[in-house]
Amino acid sequence: MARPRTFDTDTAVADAMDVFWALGYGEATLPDLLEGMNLTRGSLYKAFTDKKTLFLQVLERYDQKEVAGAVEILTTPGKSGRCRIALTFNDIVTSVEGGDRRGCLLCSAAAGPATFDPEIKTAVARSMQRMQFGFRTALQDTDKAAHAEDLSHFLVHQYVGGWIMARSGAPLETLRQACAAMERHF
Amino acid sequence: MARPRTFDTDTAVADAMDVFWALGYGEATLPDLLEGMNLTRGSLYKAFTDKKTLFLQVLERYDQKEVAGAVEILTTPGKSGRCRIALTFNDIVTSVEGGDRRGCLLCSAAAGPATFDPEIKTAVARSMQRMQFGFRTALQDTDKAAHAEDLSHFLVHQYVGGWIMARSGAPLETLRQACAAMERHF
DNA sequence: GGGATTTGGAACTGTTCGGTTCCTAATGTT
DNA sequence: AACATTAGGAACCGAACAGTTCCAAATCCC
Repeated sequence: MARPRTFDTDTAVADAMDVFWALGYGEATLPDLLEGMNLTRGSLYKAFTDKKTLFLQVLERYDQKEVAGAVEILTTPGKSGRCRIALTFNDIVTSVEGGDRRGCLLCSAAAGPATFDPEIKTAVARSMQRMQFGFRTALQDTDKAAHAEDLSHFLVHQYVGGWIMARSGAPLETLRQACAAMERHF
Repeated sequence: MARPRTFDTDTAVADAMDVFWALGYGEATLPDLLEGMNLTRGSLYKAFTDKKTLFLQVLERYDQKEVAGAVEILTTPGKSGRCRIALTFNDIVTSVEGGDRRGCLLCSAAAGPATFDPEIKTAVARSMQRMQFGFRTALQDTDKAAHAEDLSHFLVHQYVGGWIMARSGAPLETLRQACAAMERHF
């Protein structure tokens, strides 16, 4: 005995993810979100409480879609561990080649709102740990298996740095060289 | 025949650097800056035009002080190239050990305002190139001299990722492991 | 000492922000 | 048909924001 929602919550969160991904958390204003989500103020606040709660749901979705996809590639046997790691880093180069300079929402959140908001910090840390798990699993299928733990943290740093540099406008060629060095030395 | 300035411009820029370093560019408000610099609105705008111009001067100072210091360590012979590189990455660990979670102003600027402001992007790119030059010079004193160019870009990514993770609150132990892996494999 | 300029401070502008509160129309459920 | 709830707006609030202007007091240089 109640009127149901006319918009799909999942679609709305997906739209919000696009806005946050393109603009960043702090730079995305409420009008930006309302336009991107095709919602009115009242509907957004009724459904998502506030901007930060919405962003936490966006981070959750990013974890389920993008992070989970990367982790699956890293953890699925068949290809060598080295190959799976190389594929993951190639995502940086290929996205920039395709004109996409948005970078990685998770990495941008780590550099931005995670620095001053505890809840966002926790959510970011959780996804980062999943990335680290993926790298560690892949490393166990290499000749460096003995150092999988240390090296996985090292690769997380490399991953974050690569996406930040991609978003900051670094030349495609330097991104390529960084990833090439990665593949050559592992 | 004019009243001279009572504050030192260089000191004021140094104070502004502290504020931007702690809070980030977007999060630092004008009242934050006025308090940290011990200036009034009128004085700040007369001397520095606006917030962004002030930040560009801060980036210039950061380049002359912090970046130049890191580059000097990387380029000064005496120690091995590997040792100089390790020293540079150890700065991340030691600063966090000392309770400093501010990270690197340059890396935070790359992840933040450089993504939407062309002038800041240019300034950040310039300092990043100096870091890359430092890494390349150090690499020429190693057994990897043949790949110094590729590897220098790779090390810049590693450096940026490390500082971003440090600022985002990553556990000290994971930072240590990442740097240990760096030293072990180069 | 007199003219020029900076200082510290206050006041103000116009905008944007997050957030709230209405109201009416729409629409499923019982 | 009656009811409960949401949708879709609009209007509004208080706060903070960057930026500007004005002024009297202070102060240095000539």
